[in-house]
Amino acid sequence: MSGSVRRAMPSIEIVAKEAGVSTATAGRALGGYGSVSRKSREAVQAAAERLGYRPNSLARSMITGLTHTLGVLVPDIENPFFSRALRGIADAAHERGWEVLLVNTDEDLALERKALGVLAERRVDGLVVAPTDVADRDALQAVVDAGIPIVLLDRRVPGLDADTVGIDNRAAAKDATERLLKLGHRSVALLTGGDEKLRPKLSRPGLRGVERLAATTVGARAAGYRDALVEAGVEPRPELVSAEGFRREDAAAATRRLLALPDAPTAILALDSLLALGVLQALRGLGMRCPADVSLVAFDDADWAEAISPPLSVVAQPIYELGAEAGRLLLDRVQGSDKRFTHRRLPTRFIERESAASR
Amino acid sequence: MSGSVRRAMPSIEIVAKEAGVSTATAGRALGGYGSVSRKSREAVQAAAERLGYRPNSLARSMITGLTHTLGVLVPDIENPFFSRALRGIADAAHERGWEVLLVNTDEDLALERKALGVLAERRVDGLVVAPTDVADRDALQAVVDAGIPIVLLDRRVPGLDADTVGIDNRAAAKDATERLLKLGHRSVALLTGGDEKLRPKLSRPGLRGVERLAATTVGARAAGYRDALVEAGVEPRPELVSAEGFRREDAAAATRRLLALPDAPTAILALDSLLALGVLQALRGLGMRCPADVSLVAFDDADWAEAISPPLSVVAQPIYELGAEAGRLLLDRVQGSDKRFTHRRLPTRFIERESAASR
DNA sequence: TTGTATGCGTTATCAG
DNA sequence: CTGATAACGCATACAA
Repeated sequence: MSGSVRRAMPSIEIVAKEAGVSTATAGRALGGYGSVSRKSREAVQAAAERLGYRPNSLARSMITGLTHTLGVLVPDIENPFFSRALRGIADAAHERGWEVLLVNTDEDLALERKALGVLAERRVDGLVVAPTDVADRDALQAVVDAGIPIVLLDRRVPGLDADTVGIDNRAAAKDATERLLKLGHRSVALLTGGDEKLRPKLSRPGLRGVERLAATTVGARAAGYRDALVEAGVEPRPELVSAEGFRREDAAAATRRLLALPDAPTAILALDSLLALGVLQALRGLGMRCPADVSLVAFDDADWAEAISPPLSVVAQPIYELGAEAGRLLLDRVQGSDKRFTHRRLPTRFIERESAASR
Repeated sequence: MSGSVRRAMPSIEIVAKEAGVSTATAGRALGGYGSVSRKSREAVQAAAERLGYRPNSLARSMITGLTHTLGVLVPDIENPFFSRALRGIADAAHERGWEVLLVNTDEDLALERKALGVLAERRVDGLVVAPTDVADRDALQAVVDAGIPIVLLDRRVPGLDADTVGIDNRAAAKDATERLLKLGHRSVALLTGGDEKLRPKLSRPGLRGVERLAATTVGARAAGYRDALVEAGVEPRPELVSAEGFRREDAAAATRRLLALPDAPTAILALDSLLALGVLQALRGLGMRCPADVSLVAFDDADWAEAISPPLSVVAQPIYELGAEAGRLLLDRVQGSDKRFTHRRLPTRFIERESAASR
């Protein structure tokens, strides 16, 4: 016999009664506010213990106006980038006594809008969002106007009253491209993973106008890619820029198409690690070797990057820190900071391994 | 000028006043319960729209006794197994109008206990837990006794009143081991990833007694591994069973140790994909080739498994389905099901690729 | 130090 | 169909 089974949770009123004091005193004894005599406190604590009392945080939130909950909106929790960033956010939150309400938006604008509404109804104290599309500005701004601060992760939304955390995508892509150029490659392909909407914008002669896309991650990286080429006196060729989807199979197909081109690329820059996997898979299928036949550099230092043959050279983002910083920034706002909105760019690190070689 | 900026969220009382009706009527008009005249409804809806009204779900939960929130406790959200399972849980939840409150327990028992308390205080309607340790039975049972149903994911806790979802670890490990044996391997190592606590239990002559560990994932798989060996007439050698940590470096170190053994293993069964990465990395460092020198089979079909050279043969778990099923089972309980507790075992699939070859 | 009373924003009950 | 009013469980101002 290990204690009786309680079905319903006792309220503070029950505890108070059991301890022979008023609810106010019980509240003070348990909540640690106000002042209580030692005798009362002990009686209350004993009663609470006996009854298995747990304060109802809903009731508390109604009074205090704080739910101690952060909403997190990400496009795809399975993506290692976001699961690692989420970890950073969650750690930062827990450290200061907050919990995380997670919603997967699946890159779906309608779902994202609905989620924003739901999280607002739940009165989350703040929101970390990796928005699906810049087009969601109004829905996001509405949440901010309702008094819920937002921190944008990885992606920016021009004109939104929010802090943002990310990397300097343009500079990072430029740096990676320059390294490939320095290795003697003249025909460098860019695997963006973007979708159809992006394709026309990436196909202008000489990639003119990409800088106007710089608000998006893909756009900024494409701009950096072009910057490097132009500075090196290499004419950017739109047919070497692929935007055929972000799945591994998409990347494999894109790779096959690229390598079948006249004057085919001798190096590929992939904008994330899943795309790099597609490239590797296509190369295997084609019987080509990396880096002997094609050099490869990818964004994000996946856990497998160092273990495969050849080990992959990558542009490593401080993903965990990105998330943690977003969480901290948000909690600062929640706790009343009214500093100007900041746009934190964390440094990236190029990790040279063996997948990119000179030709 | 795009509408005025509201700082505080209006309550239903404000909306009612604006629409010229009572709060009760406003509530009915917005909540869709009871009956309201068309005229009132339209007036209320217009007012709500104008004021940007959002119902306060906290207040609603206080009344209805439902938070429409599922708590999810996982040891490590960065682990692809859990991030994919989480996706399944979240999808199942959203489908039925629930949200997910996520907590990372970091394989820390104290943290897990604390999280259980916090989630109980938040009055989550139910909990999906991948418990860190079987030892947490009492804390889990206390939550169940408080009226919050629990579904266990991936791991079991004997004696706990909860549904469980997972695979048949013993059978899956036995099958994988048998395949290695059929390829002619006689010296097969098992990389468990377990920690020090496990080591003594795995080092008895002939692996006797492992079946008593079968409640844990590692224990069950070790038992399956032994089953296969014994049935094939191969004496299990404890020194071929490693439990030196679940990080990649741990696996790499373990691999080096194993391969330095007299009568070294010619095949390795790794209990998750991160461990497999460690094996691969160690082999590269040793200048050994897979599968020519050492065959490798791992649990979990990581996204890179098919893309690397050689493509990895794996025991694939239906991870997403595991999560989704856990979510559905839990929601059934939340919505009043009082069927007997079920222990759902989903089928695994062996995917033969090229990392395991005959010798 | 303690107790009483009020309010947070809903839903639910019950007259009218 | 509508409105007043009582919960829900807690925190807090105020009085004792």
